[in-house]
Amino acid sequence: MPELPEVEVIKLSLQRKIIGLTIKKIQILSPKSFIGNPNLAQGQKVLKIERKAKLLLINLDKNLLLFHLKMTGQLILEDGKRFIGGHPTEDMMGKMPNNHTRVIFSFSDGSHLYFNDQRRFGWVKIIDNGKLTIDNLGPEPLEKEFTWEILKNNLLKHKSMPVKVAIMDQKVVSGVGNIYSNEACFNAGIDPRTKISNLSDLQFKRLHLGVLKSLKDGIAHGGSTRAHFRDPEGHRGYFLDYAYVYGRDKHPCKVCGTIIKKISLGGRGTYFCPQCQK
DNA sequence: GTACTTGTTGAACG
DNA sequence: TCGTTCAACAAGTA
Repeated sequence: MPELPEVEVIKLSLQRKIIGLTIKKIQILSPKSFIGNPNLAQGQKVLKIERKAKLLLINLDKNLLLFHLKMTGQLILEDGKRFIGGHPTEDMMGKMPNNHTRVIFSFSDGSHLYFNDQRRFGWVKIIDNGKLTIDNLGPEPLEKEFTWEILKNNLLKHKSMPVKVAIMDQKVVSGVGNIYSNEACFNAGIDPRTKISNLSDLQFKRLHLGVLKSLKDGIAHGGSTRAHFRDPEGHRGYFLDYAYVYGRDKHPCKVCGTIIKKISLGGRGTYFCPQCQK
C-alpha cells in the first residue's frame, strides 16, 4: 500500500506531467470516493502539487484537490503511452478505466488521471483554497524541522506506550505508518515493545536516524518499483523485497539470521528480530 | 464463517 | 482534560 515514500514518488512524477494543465472534466464512477462538488474544478489550472504526510495536494486556481490513497489507492496518469502510478498491480497494464477506477480527471491536452481504489478506503476531496486546516500533524520527517530532540520531545507525551505504537502517532511525526515504524525500530536496534520512558538519548538518536533511513530506503525502492511496474511478478513483493522485518515473520533476519518474530502491539502487526533489537 | 490487513476518526474508558 | 485503548470503516485474502 502507498505510504509516505510512495506518495512522494507519485508527487514528483505528477509535478513533471500535469502542472499548467487545465481540468476539463471530472467523472465520478464511485460516489463514495469523491467528497465535494466536482464541477468546481472545471476549467481550473493545476498550479502546484504538494505532499503532507500521506496526503497529496493538487492546488488549482481557486480550489484544492486532496487525495488519500489509504491501502489500495492508485493514481495513474495516461498521456497516450505511459502510465504513472502507485501501488502497482497487473491491472495497471491493462486498459483504463478498469473496474477499480473510481474517479477520472480529464485534462485539456487529452491526458487522463485515473484514481483507482480496489477497496474504496481512499478518497478525493475538493475544498476552497486556504481552507485546509491540518492541526493534528507533527513534523514532516523529510524536512529539517525533524530533529532527534523534536522526536524525543514528542515521544515523551506517550511515556507508557511501546515505542513502535508511539511513533505511529501522527502528531509525533507525520506520515509514518505500520510498515515504516516496524522498519524504523529495526534500523534503530530497539525492541518495539520498549516503553518510551525507558529510552536513552542514544536510543532516541538512533530512532531518529532509523525513521529517516526507512523512509529514504522506501523512496529509493518506490522509485525503482515504479520503473518495473510492468513486470507482473513485481506487484506483490515490492515492499517485502527490501523490508528487514515487515511481513517477514518466521524468516531469518537479514543481518544475523535469527528468526523474525511477529506479535501484536496497539492492534497492529509488529515484527522484530529478537537478536538485533534489544 | 473466522481472522486479519490498512490509516484515520471518534467513542469510551479511568 | 488527558492518555490510552478499541471499534468502525470497505473489501479483500488465507
